[in-house]
Amino acid sequence: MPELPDVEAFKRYMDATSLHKTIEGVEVKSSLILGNASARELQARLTGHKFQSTRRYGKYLFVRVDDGFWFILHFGMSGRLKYFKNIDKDPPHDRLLISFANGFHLAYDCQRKLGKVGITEEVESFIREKDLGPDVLELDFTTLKEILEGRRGTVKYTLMNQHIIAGIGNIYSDEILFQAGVHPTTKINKLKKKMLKKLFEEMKKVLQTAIDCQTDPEKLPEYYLLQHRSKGGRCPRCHSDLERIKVSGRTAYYCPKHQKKNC
DNA sequence: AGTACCACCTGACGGC
DNA sequence: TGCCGTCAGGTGGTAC
Repeated sequence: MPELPDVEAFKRYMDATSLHKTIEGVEVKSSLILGNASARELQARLTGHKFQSTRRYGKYLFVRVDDGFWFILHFGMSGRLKYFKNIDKDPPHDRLLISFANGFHLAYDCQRKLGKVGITEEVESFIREKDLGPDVLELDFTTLKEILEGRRGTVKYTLMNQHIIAGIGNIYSDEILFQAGVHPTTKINKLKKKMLKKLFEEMKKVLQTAIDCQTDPEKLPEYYLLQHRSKGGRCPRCHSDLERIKVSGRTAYYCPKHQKKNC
């Protein structure tokens, strides 16, 4: 599930549950989710310390540890967090279990094990190493035009490429393109200036709306594509059958009536 | 340099 | 019921 709005929700969840509590135990249940730190290293550096604050950048969540470094969480396709007391409530795909001195636990649950946890001394250096583009919510239009200079891939590929812009994935790229009225395979360098501006505005608007709705599809506006984004789905505006195609290896849904190539 | 494709994992679902 | 292919909200490596 995790794209920017989901990770933002995880950030708020951590803020509300897991800060300022002494970490008593760290149990790595699957080594596949280890990024740049070993299980031993995570245990050694976290145990006895407290989480202080959090920061989100793109789809990454950084948690400040009182010892002066950052614990990194990335959620892959299926990652999520759960804070609970009774160990019987441990979620089914718990891959990393952090236990606090207050008797509560925080589980990093990741069914497909495509997510990664790690450590970094500085958030900025991690972002540089990963070569992440600017976070969508911090992006301004001038910068967007600069970073798109020389690009000629499809607009959907461009939105989803974390090296270009950080935070947008498959689902929200479809939503942004639907709201902007752009066909997913439109080449980014063929977009008219006015439409690029519209696309820029929708990036922010769609993600902010999803954050405000706590990513609950039920709470999203009724004219959003997201709730209809499945086989047999219809356009929420004109009830046309949605089209389903592959764009750079991912499934794209769009309304053939509202989303045109030459705009 | 920029883009496309496959592999990495697990589990759910539909068809035979 | 069992088996098989397909698909899933991500990313890294590699091939063009």
